Amino acid sequence: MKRKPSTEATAAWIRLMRVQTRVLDAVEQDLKKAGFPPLAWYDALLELSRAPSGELRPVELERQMLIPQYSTSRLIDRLVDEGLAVRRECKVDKRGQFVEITESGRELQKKMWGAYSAAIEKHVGCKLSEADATRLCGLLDRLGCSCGEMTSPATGEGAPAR
Amino acid sequence: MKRKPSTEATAAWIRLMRVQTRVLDAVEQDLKKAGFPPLAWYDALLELSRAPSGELRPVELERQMLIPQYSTSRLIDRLVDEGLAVRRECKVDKRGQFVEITESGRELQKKMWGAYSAAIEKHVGCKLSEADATRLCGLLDRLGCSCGEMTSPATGEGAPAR
DNA sequence: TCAAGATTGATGCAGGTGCATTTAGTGCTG
DNA sequence: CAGCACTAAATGCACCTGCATCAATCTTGA
Repeated sequence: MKRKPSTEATAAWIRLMRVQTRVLDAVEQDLKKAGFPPLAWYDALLELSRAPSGELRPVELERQMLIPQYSTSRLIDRLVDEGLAVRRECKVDKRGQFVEITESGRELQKKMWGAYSAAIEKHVGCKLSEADATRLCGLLDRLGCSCGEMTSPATGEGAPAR
Repeated sequence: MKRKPSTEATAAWIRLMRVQTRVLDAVEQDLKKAGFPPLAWYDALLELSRAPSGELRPVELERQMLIPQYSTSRLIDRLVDEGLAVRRECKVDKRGQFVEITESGRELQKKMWGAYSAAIEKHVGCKLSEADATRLCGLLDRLGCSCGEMTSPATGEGAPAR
C-alpha cells in the first residue's frame, strides 16, 4: 500500500503543473495588459449572464465555479463595488440573496471574451491540432474524473474553474 | 488577426485549468494532512539537496524553480526560520550569498518524498497507463514548449514548478 | 578611474486566500 | 412550539503574493 508512481506518471505530474502555470500566467497577463480584470471575474460574469434571469444565489455560483464559499462572497463584493453586479434580497429564504449581473457587467463579459478567446487561441489553440486537443481532453478527463459539460456553441465562451 | 480558438482548443484549456487545480489541491491536501509543509518547500529542498555541495545562490534557485525573485527570497526566509537551510555569505560576490541545506532539511525532503510520491501515484499514476502518461507528457510539452528534463532515476524525486 | 548601468537580494504596501468563527435564518423532531 | 442541527453568507486573522522600489555591489566602457 505504498506503491511508487512510475517515472512516466511523475513526468506527467510535473508537466501538468508546469504547463498549466505557464499557460495560465500567459493568458492572465494578456488579459491584464488589455486592461481587464482577472479571469475569475470573467468566470463569474459568464455564469451570471448564462443564468435564467441573469441572477444566481451565491451558493450556486460557488458550485459552478468550484471555489470556496468565502471566496465567492468576496468576489461578489468586488463585482458589486465595480457596478458589475448587484445584490438582491431573496424573499423565499431570508438568509440568502440573489446576485444579478448588470448591463455593465454583461458588456464587460462580452468585451473580455474577445481578449480571452484570442489568448486561448494564442497559447493553446495554435499549438495543437483539433485532434490533439481532443486527445488532450480525453487524457485530462481521466485525471479529473469528469469535470463537466462540453463547451457552448456559436457564442462559445469558455470558463475555467481555478 | 483575431482568429477564434476551436471548440476543441477551448475544451482543452478548460480541462487543463480544472484538472490541474484539482490534482494539485488533492496532492497538497495529502501532504498537509500528513503534517508536511507546502510543496514549494519540497521543491526548494530538492533543488538544494541536488546541488553540488548542498548549496545554491538564491538566483539559481529562482531559475530552477521558475518563481519570482521576491518569492525565492521569502521562501528562503521560511526555510531558514525552520532550520532547514542556512544562509552563508558569498565571498566572491558580496551582493550575493549561498543557501545551504541542513541535515534537518535533507531529512525532511526525504520524508516528504514518501508522502509526495504516494500522492502522485494516488492522484495521477493509478489513473493512467504508462503509455497514456507518456502521451499526456507529449501533448503538454507542446503547450509549454519544452519545460525541461526527464525525471530522475532510482531515487526518483519529482519537482513541479508552480 | 570613475560614472552609468546592470545585478543581487530585501522589503513596504496593497491586495488575495485559507481557516475558523460568527450571525442569521430554516426546518426537522419530539 | 421548543430545541437542535443545518445551511447561507460574512468576516477577523494570519499568511502569501505581486509590484515597485531600495540599497549594496559588480561591471563596463569612455
